[in-house]
Amino acid sequence: MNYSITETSRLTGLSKYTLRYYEKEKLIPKVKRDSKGYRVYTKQDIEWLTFLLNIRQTGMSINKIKQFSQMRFKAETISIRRKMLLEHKENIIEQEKKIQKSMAAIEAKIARYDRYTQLQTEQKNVNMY
Amino acid sequence: MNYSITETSRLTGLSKYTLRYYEKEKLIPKVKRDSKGYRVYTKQDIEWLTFLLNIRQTGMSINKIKQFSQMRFKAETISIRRKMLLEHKENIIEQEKKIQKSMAAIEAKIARYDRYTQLQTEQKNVNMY
DNA sequence: CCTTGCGTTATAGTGCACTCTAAGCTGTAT
DNA sequence: ATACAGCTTAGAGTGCACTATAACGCAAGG
Repeated sequence: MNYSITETSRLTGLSKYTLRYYEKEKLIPKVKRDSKGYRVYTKQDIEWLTFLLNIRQTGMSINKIKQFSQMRFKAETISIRRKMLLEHKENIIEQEKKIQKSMAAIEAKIARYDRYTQLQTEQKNVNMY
Repeated sequence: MNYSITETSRLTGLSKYTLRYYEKEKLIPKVKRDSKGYRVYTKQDIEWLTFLLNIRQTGMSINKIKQFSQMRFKAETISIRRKMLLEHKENIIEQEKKIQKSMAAIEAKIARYDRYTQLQTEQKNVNMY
């Protein structure tokens, strides 16, 4: 149920540096400590980090995530948090469009390369006979 | 058929600064100049920039784009360029997966918010009667 | 006792992708 | 003549998100 920083790093894929950085930047609440002063991450911490990772990896800035995270335990902020997530969803949809465009452009270029290569090969074959 | 830096900026959405930067970094070949020494972008320049923008916006690094661009006029590099594009395509597919995960996580959270808000509203209604 | 391993902190450094500044040039308009 | 618009350059500066360093603490094992 509880995890050291090394375990948490392994579980989330975030480096230890990043875990400490996120805490300092208040993306996660102050993590509990053991008798040695070592960080002890709870299941809920892991879950929160996992959620943050999702929105981080799709481009929400540290600053926005910070704002979002700071509202976490205030029920009256739900509508703001909701709005932020909807806004991010819009960004994600934009990203998806860019991905589609990029995919098409890449495939067109590869097709061009292949046509060219095919031509060269045929040319060689002609020369052979 | 030919465009000033301002027009090119408007056409591509890249700032003038970025256009000069991309040229300095060799993402595009040296742009032609007019009698005043001003840049003159051709239709082909615009097309190349548009393609670069596609792969840039889906996260290919300036450095990779530079490598790719430098091979542009060497027929014998086609297979390398092809490989680079396929690799980028893989990255894009990974991004898409992250987007799907993030989308699901956001929707789940919004659903949670809505359930909570709904509960609060019902509570109020109970108190009213 | 001391080395090893695992953590702690504050603070500095890195890499990336721009973005801006300062000083200068050229041709047209007032 | 001079002001203005639009460009040029080299090089400095910015913001972001980490990433690393240095110096230290603690406790278990040889």
